[in-house]
Amino acid sequence: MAHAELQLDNQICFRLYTAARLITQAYTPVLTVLGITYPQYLVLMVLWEKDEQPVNDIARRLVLETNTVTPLLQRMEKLGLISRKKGEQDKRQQIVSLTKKGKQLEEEAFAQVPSCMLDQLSACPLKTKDYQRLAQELDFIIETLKK
Amino acid sequence: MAHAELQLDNQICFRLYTAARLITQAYTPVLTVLGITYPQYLVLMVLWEKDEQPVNDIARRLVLETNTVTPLLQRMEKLGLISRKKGEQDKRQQIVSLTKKGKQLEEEAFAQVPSCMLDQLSACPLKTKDYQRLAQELDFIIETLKK
DNA sequence: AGAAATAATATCGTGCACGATTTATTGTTA
DNA sequence: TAACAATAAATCGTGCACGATATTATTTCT
Repeated sequence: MAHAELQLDNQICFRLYTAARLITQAYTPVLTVLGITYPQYLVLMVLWEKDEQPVNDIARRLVLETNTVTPLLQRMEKLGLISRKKGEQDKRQQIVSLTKKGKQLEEEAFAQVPSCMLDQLSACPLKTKDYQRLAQELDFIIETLKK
Repeated sequence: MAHAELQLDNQICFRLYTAARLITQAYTPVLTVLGITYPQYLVLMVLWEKDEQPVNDIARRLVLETNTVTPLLQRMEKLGLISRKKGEQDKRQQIVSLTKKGKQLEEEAFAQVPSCMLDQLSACPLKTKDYQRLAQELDFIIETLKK
């Protein structure tokens, strides 16, 4: 390996890829208790923020394509977390709503998820300020690549 | 949504998840020309650094499980990028080697990939120092979660 | 040495991601 | 208003990730 540019250790990208996978793995135990996956948790957070949204809005919020979100929603519908109904003004749309079960999950998630993640990251030397700057820098990268 | 802790905007994790996906997408065009995917590119980088490694070493280097790496290697073998042979001292191991084609890809990658990524991130306001600190902070998170 | 524990891969099933295409509906324009 | 373009979802195919289990070879223990 003669090319330093091609070395794994020099790449921010590999670190992002790895950190994202490990953080998702860290969520898994507590989310499994709640019966959901991490992408499903993301959809729920979007709907907890604002119920009754079309597929497109959810996808845009999560920076995902509808061909990822549609099957995700279909699985969540089977789990009884959400329901879908055709849009009234625009019949092309599918309006996604939380079911009672989906709404109840917010309380359980609030009680369990944040503390679980804080626990797992407690050994990490980063401080609140560091996380804030990290968030801002990731936003720069995200905005740049969203085009 | 009454719980600020459950808001998407407050979560470093969602940003990591999104940034990782977008960066992988940014690699896709140039890697497609080379005929490979991003995870396949990662395996090649590991082998360009040191040829002839068992599956386990590659997996450990990429912080992946062998049940992810084995099928990845099988696809790469079909593409003619690598070959596998049973280990001589330890017959449980599969030693992975670059083929001629796999070795040649290093020059092509060096000529095209880094410049392509620099281009795409050129609009990002982060400086070299910022990327260095970002890399270090991601390493902290990775090391913490690797347990 | 022989049995049990351990280790290195492989296999299987599920759930994302995502490019490409399809279908249904809306809007736009000649 | 009939044709055409644009939009919202869904469908399809491929390639990861990963938990769980199986297979084979090695190491360890008695």
